[in-house]
Amino acid sequence: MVVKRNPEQTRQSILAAAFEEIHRNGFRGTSLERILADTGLTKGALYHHFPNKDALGHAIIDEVLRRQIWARWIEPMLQDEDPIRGLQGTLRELTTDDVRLVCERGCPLNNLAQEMSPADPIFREKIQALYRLWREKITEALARGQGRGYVREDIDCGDTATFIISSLEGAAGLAKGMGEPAVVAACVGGIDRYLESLRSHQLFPIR
Amino acid sequence: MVVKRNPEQTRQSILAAAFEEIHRNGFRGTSLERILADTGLTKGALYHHFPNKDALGHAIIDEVLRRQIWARWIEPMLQDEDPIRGLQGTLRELTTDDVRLVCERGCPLNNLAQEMSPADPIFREKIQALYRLWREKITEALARGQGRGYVREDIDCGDTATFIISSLEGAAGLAKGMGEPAVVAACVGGIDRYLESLRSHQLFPIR
DNA sequence: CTTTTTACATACTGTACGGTATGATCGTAG
DNA sequence: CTACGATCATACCGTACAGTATGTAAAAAG
Repeated sequence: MVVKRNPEQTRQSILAAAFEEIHRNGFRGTSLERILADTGLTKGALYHHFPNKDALGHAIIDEVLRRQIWARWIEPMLQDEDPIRGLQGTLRELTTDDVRLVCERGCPLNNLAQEMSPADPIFREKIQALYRLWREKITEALARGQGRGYVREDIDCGDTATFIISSLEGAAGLAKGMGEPAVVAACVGGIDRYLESLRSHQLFPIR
Repeated sequence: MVVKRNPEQTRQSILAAAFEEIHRNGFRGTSLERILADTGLTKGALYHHFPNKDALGHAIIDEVLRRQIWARWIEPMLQDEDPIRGLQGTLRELTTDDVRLVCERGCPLNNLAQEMSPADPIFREKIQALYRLWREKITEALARGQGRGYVREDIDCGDTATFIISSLEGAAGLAKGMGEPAVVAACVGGIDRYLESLRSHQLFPIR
């Protein structure tokens, strides 16, 4: 059987396997050999696509994590006319779909941030950039929500966005730390009520 | 100069140095040699007091972290007749005293939880026990606060305690992840308003 | 004082793992 | 078809670091 070569697919499979292993065991807790065993590749392939282990981690942030955050948290919020409802929608998924996943592995971005942010400046830079992107999008969405009459006018959108992300990461982190699925429920409930408190109380949104 | 031997003090100095290094570089990122260099001791001393590196980490949770959580978060809350005011008091310290420390190193318990909880069952067990203790004390304090008329009657004290801890850890984690002192301010503001929303609205507390 | 145990210091070992050197095969340009 | 760079595989290297073996001085026991 002659295996067709597909460099880009090879690269993606390495990224996917590395993401999985790192999500499970952390960056330092994951050996390159383990990643390669998952993909069926060898070191030659890995070091052809990535100069070293750190660069692989950097690529995971820039590509895998950025996509995930965007698809899961930003896109639905942008789709919905009411940003609060958009966020609550994604929030609800956490309590139904992947409670166990969160309890066992936590949030991959939070994991990497806590582990690698103080250790390597490039990691820190890329993680901060991703957090800033996330916060910026929530901030903008909240501001638009204010204009549309969905969100209270007396809140600072930037600070609110910061606190929302902080609460989400805190929930994922504590769920992972305590290992109890009930933690997810309690925290999601708290966040949901907080989001609800951001609503403008006009009965009918403008336009 | 004849150095008087003091085994317990030696043990404590190892624990203190290990806590510092681990708080800075994480558990796996900290080498035993580094800890010993800080203390001026050698491996003989370390392996006399602790069977291995893991056991040292376990002792840090049981002794150092437990004491810190108790002194910083539980004790002031118990001292105050109004648990909400007690929590807010400690919260205020974060924004004044050690903002930079939090931004650079995060919460030591959260750090250890995210890094070691999935890796080692004993770590996970001890971390969970500490979180449960913390949550239990907040839960009890809130319940007493309800009886005294300080805390709203319509909240679930356990879920509320869980969300409080989650928010605190989330704030520390995001501050570390983003590296911005402003994150602490924004999150503390959010938590403070959340705590305020837990207040009973009777004008005069019972008794 | 003698003996034993405690509390360390010093020197060494084993290994896991990130990284490299080299070679083979595929795809593609000319 | 030929040549050459791209895409991998295989075998090996260096080292950081947890852990061990052994020795020694200080307390404690007797």
